Amino acid sequence: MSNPKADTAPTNPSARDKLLAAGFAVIRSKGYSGTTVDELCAAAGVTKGAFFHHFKSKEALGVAAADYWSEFTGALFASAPYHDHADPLDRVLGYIDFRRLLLSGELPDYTCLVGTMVQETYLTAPAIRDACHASISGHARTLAPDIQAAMDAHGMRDTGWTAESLALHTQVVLQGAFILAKAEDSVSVAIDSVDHLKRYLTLLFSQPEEKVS
Amino acid sequence: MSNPKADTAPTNPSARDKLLAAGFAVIRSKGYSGTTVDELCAAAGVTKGAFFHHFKSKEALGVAAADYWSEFTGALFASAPYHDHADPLDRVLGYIDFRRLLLSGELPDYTCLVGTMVQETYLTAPAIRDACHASISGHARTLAPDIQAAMDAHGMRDTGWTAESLALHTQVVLQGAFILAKAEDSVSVAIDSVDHLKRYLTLLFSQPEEKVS
DNA sequence: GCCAACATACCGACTGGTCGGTATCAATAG
DNA sequence: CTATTGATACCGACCAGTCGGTATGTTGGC
Repeated sequence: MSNPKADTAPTNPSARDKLLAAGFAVIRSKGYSGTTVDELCAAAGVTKGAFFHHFKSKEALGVAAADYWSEFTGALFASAPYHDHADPLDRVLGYIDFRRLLLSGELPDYTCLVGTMVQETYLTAPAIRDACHASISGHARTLAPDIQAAMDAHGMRDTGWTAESLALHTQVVLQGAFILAKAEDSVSVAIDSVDHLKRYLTLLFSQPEEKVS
Repeated sequence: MSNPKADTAPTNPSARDKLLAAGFAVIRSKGYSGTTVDELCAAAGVTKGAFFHHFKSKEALGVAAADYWSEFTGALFASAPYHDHADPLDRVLGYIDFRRLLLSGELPDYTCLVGTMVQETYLTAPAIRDACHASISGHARTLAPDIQAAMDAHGMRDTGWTAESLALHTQVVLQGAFILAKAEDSVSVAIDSVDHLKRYLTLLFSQPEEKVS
């Protein structure tokens, strides 16, 4: 109900969107279970009545937030500059550089909403887990073609791994980097790991013949 | 208080230990915030009075569980067979193999308690975050000497990365692998990522430059 | 007796969720 | 032009149940 089509938000710029934006901030700070509906309402500056007018339950907001996260990040990465490189490997490495660039500000600003949510809800709220899964795997799927093209360009066959698995591995490193960053309360460990990831990709694609910077 | 020395459990095999064991299982399934004290008591088969006799608060149990996790995993990895290799690189790769071997059973069986907890508590419960940080960084610290020895054996200097950062990177990959596994409800993505990690280490230490062995 | 180790009953604050109501706008009829 | 209808957006008091935590036992070893 409520919103027949979950578009980017043409009709009303108000309560529903404010709640989703508040969801991004609050859930990334305190987790899904640690976030209360009242808190969400307070952060969004709306009342509880407005909340349950737009979302039939707290879990429904979790799903909607994950979906909105997919849209949001989808637009962000679609418009990122790394797609402009002619060489597919440069596009892949450019993606890593872009992810590294995004690691700034406070922890709740650069950590991943769906990675945070799925940790707590994978068993208790399958609907949220599915939405988080769709977000992560959908994002990874945008990387796979460039990786595959790079593999083809380097004549790589029978590698023992697939473009899809490497795309997922980049997400694994990023998600893990967020966890270590939270534990250390510092972004530096995340940056180091992204550097290790880039080094891995560089080594992978440096055939015996060719050289790599 | 309560337990002056948190030994492996010689004095009382009862309520406190049962609660910690229940904490492992329940928190890994539902997260820290999603776990209630009543649930913990039910899972441990003790009453609420017993809970608050041994832990002054739910947060105190979180800290104790993280500390106990450090002990538990410390003993597990200390007695693992990968230390027996003569070559330091073999010990490091053996560690990766061992981690891969541990990826079996259901998700709550092989995922990391402290990685799960720190996601939700890094801002709201600093004491838990610190305990989780100590657990992760302490574990990484057990790997660093072998990595450093392997670097020395291969005559690696000015690599642009340190043994410590690579040790932390292994933890990043594992933590991230758990998140993706939860999202996909499958262990295979975690296994693939651990394989990528091993491939990275293998490539790193097979530089064509110098060989000292 | 005494104290640690539990058990039972209970509390107040808070939780997700409900419900009757209001404000606003568009369409339609008279 | 007004009146009516109906749909949507939002308000905020309220509810029943749950939460972490406490107060008061009871038991058993030393």
